[in-house]
Amino acid sequence: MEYDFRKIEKEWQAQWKQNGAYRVKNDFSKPKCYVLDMFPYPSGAGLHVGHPLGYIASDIYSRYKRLKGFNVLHPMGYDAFGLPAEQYAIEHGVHPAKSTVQNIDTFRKQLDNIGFCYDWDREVRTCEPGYYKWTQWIFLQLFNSFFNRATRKAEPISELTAEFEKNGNTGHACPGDASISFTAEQWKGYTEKEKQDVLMNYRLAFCGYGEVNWCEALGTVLANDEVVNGVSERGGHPVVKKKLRQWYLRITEYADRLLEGLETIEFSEAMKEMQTNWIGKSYGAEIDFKIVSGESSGVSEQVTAHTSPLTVYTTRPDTIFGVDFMVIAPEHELIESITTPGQKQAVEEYITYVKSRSDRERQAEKKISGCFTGAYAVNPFNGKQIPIWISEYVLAGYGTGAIMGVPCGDERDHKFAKHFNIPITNIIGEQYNGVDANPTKDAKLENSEFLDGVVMRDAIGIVNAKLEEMGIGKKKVNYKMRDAAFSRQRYWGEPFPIQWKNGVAVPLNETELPLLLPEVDSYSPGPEGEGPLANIPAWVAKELETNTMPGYAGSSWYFLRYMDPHNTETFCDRKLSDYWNQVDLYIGGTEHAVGHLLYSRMWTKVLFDLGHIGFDEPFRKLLNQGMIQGSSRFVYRLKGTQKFVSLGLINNKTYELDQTDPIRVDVNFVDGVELDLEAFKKWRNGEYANAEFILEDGKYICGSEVEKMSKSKFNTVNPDDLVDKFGADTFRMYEMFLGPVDQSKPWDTKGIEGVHRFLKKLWRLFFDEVKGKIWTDEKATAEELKVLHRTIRKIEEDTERFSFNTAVSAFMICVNELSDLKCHKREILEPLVIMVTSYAPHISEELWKALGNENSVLDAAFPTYEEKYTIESSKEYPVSINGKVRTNINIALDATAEQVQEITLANELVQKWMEGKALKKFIFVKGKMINVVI
RNA sequence: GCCCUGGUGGUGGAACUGGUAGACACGCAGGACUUAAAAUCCUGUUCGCCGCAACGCGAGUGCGGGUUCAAUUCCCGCCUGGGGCACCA
Repeated sequence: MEYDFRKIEKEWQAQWKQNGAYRVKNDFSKPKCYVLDMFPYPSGAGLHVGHPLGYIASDIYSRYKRLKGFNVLHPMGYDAFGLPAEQYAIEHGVHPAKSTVQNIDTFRKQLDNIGFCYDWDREVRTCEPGYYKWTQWIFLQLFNSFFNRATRKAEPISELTAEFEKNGNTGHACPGDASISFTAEQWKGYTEKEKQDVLMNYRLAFCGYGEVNWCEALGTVLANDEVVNGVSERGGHPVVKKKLRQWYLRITEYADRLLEGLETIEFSEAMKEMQTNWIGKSYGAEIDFKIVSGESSGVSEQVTAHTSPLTVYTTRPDTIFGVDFMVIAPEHELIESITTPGQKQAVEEYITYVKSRSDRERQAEKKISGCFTGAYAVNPFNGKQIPIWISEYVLAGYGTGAIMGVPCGDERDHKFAKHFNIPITNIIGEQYNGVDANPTKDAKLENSEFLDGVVMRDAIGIVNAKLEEMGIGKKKVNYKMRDAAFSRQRYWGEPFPIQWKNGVAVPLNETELPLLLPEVDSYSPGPEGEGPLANIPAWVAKELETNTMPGYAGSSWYFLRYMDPHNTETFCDRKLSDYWNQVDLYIGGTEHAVGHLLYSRMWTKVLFDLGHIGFDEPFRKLLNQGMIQGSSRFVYRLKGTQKFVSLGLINNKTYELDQTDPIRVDVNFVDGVELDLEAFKKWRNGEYANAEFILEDGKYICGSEVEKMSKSKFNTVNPDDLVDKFGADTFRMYEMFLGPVDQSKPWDTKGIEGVHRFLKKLWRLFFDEVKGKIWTDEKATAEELKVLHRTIRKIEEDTERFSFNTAVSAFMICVNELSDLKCHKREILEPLVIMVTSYAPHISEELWKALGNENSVLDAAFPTYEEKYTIESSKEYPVSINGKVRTNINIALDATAEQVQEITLANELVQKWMEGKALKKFIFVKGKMINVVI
């Protein structure tokens, strides 16, 4: 009997589907385990081998937990709103809903091929009204809430208005605009519009104005990565900043909770660090500097004082005497009023230049640029006049959009000063070498008047106190994180359940949800950068919001919907969210480190605060999967010919690389690096049918390069092909065998044979080609039990710590050893099959049934490790002389240190190496090693 | 530029808390079975040197230093691949 994986896999998949083997019941009597994959965006390209890496890992873990007796929720769905479908619609006129459904069908077929244990009855699609009704509902929760800084949680906005009626806003500083302040009397006197404008500054979902990348020629807003060097990626049209009305989520109010929450969840240290840095909490001070505008004209200087001060944010107020210049963002509102006539033109030119630059370009730019405004700030402590510059490296959105430049203590300031020949004041004496800035906090201050001799670290508090005393500054906690832009001028997203009445945003009634996304004739942008919904007269007539929600809206709460996917009364029944609770294991890529993961954490906290769920962190444990990269293959065409040169002939300089055009070829007809000439000639409808080849050793060898796996690079490998050739079980195990699940690596199909051979070898423990079934009910030997129990321990350990690659190799070792022992005993094989189940379910179910079991192996009990079978009495100790291993000595494990030393020193080889020299030190680590130091 | 992360044989990787570097596979080489092939099995395979041989010597985990009886593992400096940087998902 041969291992006929095609037949086995097809039969069992049908069987499992038929009897609902993966249907999950809300069985509260069992311990639960929630294992979740980050759901995919169903792109038109379908699944490539990179996608299933995490899915296989989570599938193995889910099945493992099921064998361990848990009720496992393991669902899958689709993040189905998104830009690509809309772009496709613009180009091909196909409605995004239609292309999305088609793509989902493709994804589903591909996923089914691999034999996942998803409960498809719980599938969610974020673009379906039954789902986005609740996305809209949660938006209304956000809209109707504010963050109470006293209780540190979200509360209904109605409680805030009640409070305003009584005490004005004295107890609730306004997060949106700190200058807003009113008494109860004033509040009561406000018009409805005025009240709503105030409340907008408190709401967790609020409307404001923000800058976007505006492309006039395309009439649309572009993402940062659609903008290259100031022009649109498509078409190369100019892109400028434009202010548009936008929705935002007030995530900054949750900054501290998001930071604190990190301590309660198991994310990698790297991930926590990234989120911490993103939130970017810093302690510093805001300092007001008086401004004077001066036109230096020879001897006399005409100076005019300016009314509003320049407020800077700094984390280092201790360096106040080292300030040699100020830098303000090119968007800073003071620029217009402080720029001197002489500098006006230069400033305007500089601002025009900056407008064409993205934030990222501005920060990444190595070349220093800037422009003097002509104005000076006055150091409040010593009256020194400090020139005010504009530079692109200061961003308007961070702090106050203005910094004080301290060149001796900050590298970027230092380069700026050197570049513009601004004299540098040294306030740290020898600690500054004149060449590089020194950001130390431990130096003693010099040239700092009342701070001279004070250690910088201690000076911070002194300066802060002084600033507050003088009324020109205050301590300030600052966050790098900004409120999250929550609207897009696009079609394919959730409509906002908002109507605009006389400039006031009025939420729809809950009973009016879902507000359905209407049909449109054209997916092109609306007037003035508005979304396509602005093109629909009926929509506009109802005064409905024309923006739609961004991609991350639906994904911010989907893990809750899986618990109760068909509920039409509520987004998720509280009883069910109490049972299923947090996601126990969440698997996905690091690319979501600061986007999706922060937003969903915030939404969870809001829903918790408002009492809709009982936990405030969504993901108890996060496992990041590495990215599978493509390995592209190149052929080298001699310029202007149809002749292709093999790589070796370029490497040995028979031909030069720059004589050729390197062309990517489809990796699927390259075996390793050897090109299949016939397949290449037939490729792309015979585009290369007339190709001639200059071979080496009768072969054409391709060049290779590791890059992102993508259709356009012809380096994608489709899992379907591999499943067809080797089977799902082989494919699953091979993906795991490739390496640690959290590490990125290029895909290489070559090694898959090894895993396939392993499964065949496993099969042959049960069946012989000629004799058929060969397993027996004989009693297992001690040796065989040792092999089994070592494997149980290893598989359990490795699966628990997500080390799936070493688990696969442990299976290989086990099967190799059992084959060597010619062990065909049920007592050994049956537990082995149960263990293999989570990794290779199809073959396991088949072998399980062959052993005569009636029930499914999916619900078998994971074997229990028993130490008594694996205990060793002695160990082959490696013996080092001065750290170099020279020999091995077998010593009983219960030998004492003295005995070990005696045995070791008596050893002939050890004596030879010691050459009669005296023993300096004897190191013995029980169960590990021996080191003799001489 | 900033933040995070990786770098070990020809290849993917193993070494879990500082304790035998290269498990397990791929590939390659040689052999067995076979008329032949496929399949399967066996042997070898980090590099260099000496050698009939090895249970022989030396080097070796991106590079350069350091700590230690002992470093792939800890520390400092550098080189380099990947991810993210707020409208791709």
